[in-house]
Amino acid sequence: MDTPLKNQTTTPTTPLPSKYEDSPVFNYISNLSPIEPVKSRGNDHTFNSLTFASLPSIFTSPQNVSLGETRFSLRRHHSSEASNPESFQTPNPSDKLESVPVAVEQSYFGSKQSECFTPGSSGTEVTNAIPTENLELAIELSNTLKYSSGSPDRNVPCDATDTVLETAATPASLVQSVVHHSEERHSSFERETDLRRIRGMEREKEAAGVDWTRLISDASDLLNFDSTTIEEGSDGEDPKTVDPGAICFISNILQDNHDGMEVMESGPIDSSEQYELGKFSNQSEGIGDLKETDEAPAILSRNLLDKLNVDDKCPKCIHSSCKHSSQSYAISRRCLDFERAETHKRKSICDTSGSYSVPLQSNCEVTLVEKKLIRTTAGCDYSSSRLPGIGLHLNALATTSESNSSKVVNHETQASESQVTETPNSKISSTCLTPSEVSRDESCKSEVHIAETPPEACAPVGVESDHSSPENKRLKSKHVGESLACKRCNCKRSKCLKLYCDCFAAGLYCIEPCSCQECFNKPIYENIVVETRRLIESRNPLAFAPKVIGSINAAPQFGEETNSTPTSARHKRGCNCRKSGCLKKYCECFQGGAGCSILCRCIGCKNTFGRKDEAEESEIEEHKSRVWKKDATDVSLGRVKDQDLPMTLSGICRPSGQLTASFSGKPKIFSLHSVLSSPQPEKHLQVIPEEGTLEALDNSCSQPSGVKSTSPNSKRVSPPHGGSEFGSAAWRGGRKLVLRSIPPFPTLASPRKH
DNA sequence: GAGTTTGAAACT
DNA sequence: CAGTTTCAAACTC
Repeated sequence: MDTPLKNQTTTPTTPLPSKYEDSPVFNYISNLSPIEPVKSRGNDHTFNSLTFASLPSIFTSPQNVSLGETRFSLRRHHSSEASNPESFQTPNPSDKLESVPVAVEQSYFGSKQSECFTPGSSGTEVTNAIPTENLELAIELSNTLKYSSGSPDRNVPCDATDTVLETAATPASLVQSVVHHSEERHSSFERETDLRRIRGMEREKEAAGVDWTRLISDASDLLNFDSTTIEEGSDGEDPKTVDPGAICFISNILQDNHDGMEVMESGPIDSSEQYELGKFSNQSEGIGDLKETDEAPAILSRNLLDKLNVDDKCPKCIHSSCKHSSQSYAISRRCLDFERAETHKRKSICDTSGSYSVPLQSNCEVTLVEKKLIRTTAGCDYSSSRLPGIGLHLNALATTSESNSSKVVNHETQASESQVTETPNSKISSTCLTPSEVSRDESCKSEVHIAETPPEACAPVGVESDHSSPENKRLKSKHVGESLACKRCNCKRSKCLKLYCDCFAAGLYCIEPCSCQECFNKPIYENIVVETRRLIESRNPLAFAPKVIGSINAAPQFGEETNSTPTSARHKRGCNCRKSGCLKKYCECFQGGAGCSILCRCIGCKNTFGRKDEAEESEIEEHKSRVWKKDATDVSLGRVKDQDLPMTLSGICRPSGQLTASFSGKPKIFSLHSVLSSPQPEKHLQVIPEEGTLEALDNSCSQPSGVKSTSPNSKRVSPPHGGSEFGSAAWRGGRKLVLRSIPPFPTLASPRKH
C-alpha cells in the first residue's frame, strides 16, 4: 500500500500475473488489509463504530503497521477504502471484511510482528519471510489470506527476536504491542496461544465434522474478547490488567480441551489454522471460499458485529449473552488452576474434549440469537472441553442441567469478562507470596478472582449485583450451578483449606468476592492447597467429588415442580438432616437438587426432589429384583448364601454408618446394590456399565463413600497414588476418566464378600 | 448486618 | 464407629 514496506511485501507476491491483481479476489484481498487503519480514517471510523475503541491505538504503533503489513500486504492493501462500519451490510464483500477482519487480523498477526520486530529489524524480516509466503499466496488466493495470519514458522524474524514469543503466539500481541506494555507481551502471547488453541480445537471439531459456524463463533468470540479488552483499556481502565487475565483464563480453559499447545507452538500454524483465518476473511469477504457455506459470511459478520456491539454495550458484560462464555471461562479457569496446581501443570489429560460433548453445544445453533450464539458457542466449546479438567463439582454442574449450565455459564461469562476489565495485575510475576498479593500474582489464576469478582457480572440473571448481601447470595445460589459458578466463601478459621470451605470443596480457588480470612486457598499457596487436598483425599479419595451424583439432567429444573418426578440425582453420602426436613439448603441433597435416598439418614424427609422413603421403596424393589437375579446366578456359582440377600437388603434399606455410604442412592441408575450384595466386585463393574448412564456410573464409581464403606479400612482405602491418584484422576479427568480408573474400586469392595 | 440455626466436616 | 466439636453456610430477624 502506501508504505514502502508493504510495497515490498506485495511486490514479492507479484509473481502473480497482473491480471490477478485485477481480479475481484485480488481486490478483495487488497481491501482486507486492515493494518493501514492508522492512516486511513475510514478504518478508524469503522473500528470506532464497531466499538473497537482501542483499535486505533493499535495502529498507532509504527511497528505494527510496517511489520504487520508486510505480511498482510495483500489483504490490507486498500484498507483505507473500506472504512465504513456499515460496510458490513453493504453488498460489497470486501467492505464487510474490512471492519471486522481487520481488527481480528491485526490482533492476531500484527501483534506478532510488532512484538517480534523492532523497527529496525522489520526490514530484514520482510525480506526473509515474505517471499515464500507470497509464493504460496500466489498459488492459492484463499491461502493468501490465511497466509497473512502468518504461521510461526514462516515468521522467521520473530524467532530471531524472541523465540518464545515467536513460537508461542506472537501475532496475538499486536493489540498489546500497541499498548506498549512489555508486560502485555506475555498476555499477548497467551492470547495468541489461546487463539491458536481455539483454532486447534476448531480444527478438531472440524475434523469431527463440526460445522464452520461454530468455528466462526468461537473465533468471533475470541475477537470479541480481544475487543473487549481493548475497549476497556481505552476506557481508561488498566489495559494491562485486563488483557493478562483474559488471556490467561482463555488459555487455561483451552488448555484443558486442547493440549495442543505444544503442538501448535512447536509447529507452524498448520493449514487448518490458516484455513480458519481464511475463513474469517472469507466470511467477511462474502466471496465465499470454497469451504464455507453461503451463510458463512453473513453469519460471521453478524457474529462479529454482535460481539462488537456487545462489547460496546457492556464492557463489563451486561448481557447474558456476554456472560455465557465468560462464565465458562471463569469457571474453568478457577478449576483449572486448581487442577493445575495438583498436577503441576500437567498437560491436559483430557483432550477428551471430544468425548465430552456438553449439552450446551447442542444448543449452539446458528438459529440462536447471534449474540447468544457467539457466547454460547464459545461457552459450549470451552465448557465441554474444560469439563474434564474441572473439579468434579463443576463437572457435575455442567452435566447437571443444560439450562442450569447455561445460566452458570452466562453467569461466569459475565464475571470473567468483567474480570478481564477489572483484573488489575495479572500475573507477570508470580513471585509474590503475600496473601494480599496473591490475587495479583496469580496471573492466570488471578483471573479466577477476576472472573467472579464482579458482583454484577456474577450475579445470575435477574439477580442484583450486590453479592455481599445475603439476599443476593441466596438468589445467586438459587441454582446450584450458579452458586458454584460464583461460589464464594466466608471462612474465618478453616483457612479455606478444609471442606468447610465451599470453594475448596468445590475445587476452586478463593477469589476476591470471598470474604474468607487467612485464606490459603489461593494459587499462590498452590503447594499448600495441593498438599491439603492430598491429605483430605487420602482420607476420602472422593472428598472432592461432586456431592450430588447422577444425571441431574433428568432432574427437574430448579424452581420447577420436582415432586412429581424425583430426580435421578443423589447425594453421594446422603444427608443427615434432622430439622430442616430436607427442604432447605442446609440439606445437601436438596441444595444439590437431588432427592434423598436410602443413603440419607434424614428425619422427616420432605425433599421435593425425592423423599427418602420413596427412594427406599423403589430401592428395595429394585434391589430385590436385582438381588434375586444375582442370587440365582450366584447360587449357580455357589457363591451366595441365603444370608446374603437379607443382609444386603438390610444394608440397603438402612445402611449404617459408612457402609451405607457405599450405596449410591440411585437405584434405577446405579447398580451399586448389586455390588454390595454381590460377592464379586468385578461383577459390579460389569453390571454398572449395563445399567446406568455413563454419568451415573461414573459418579457412582467415583463416590468416596463407596470406597470407604466397602473397604474394611475405609481410611486406608486410597487411590493408587496414595489417594490422590484416584481422586485426582476424577478431579482432572472428569467422569469418564474416573470411570476408567475405577478398577481399583472392585478390589476395595471385594472385602465385603461374605 | 447481626445473630441463630443447621448440618457437614473434623476431631476425639 | 460413635460421639463431640468445629465450622461455615443458610436462614431469620
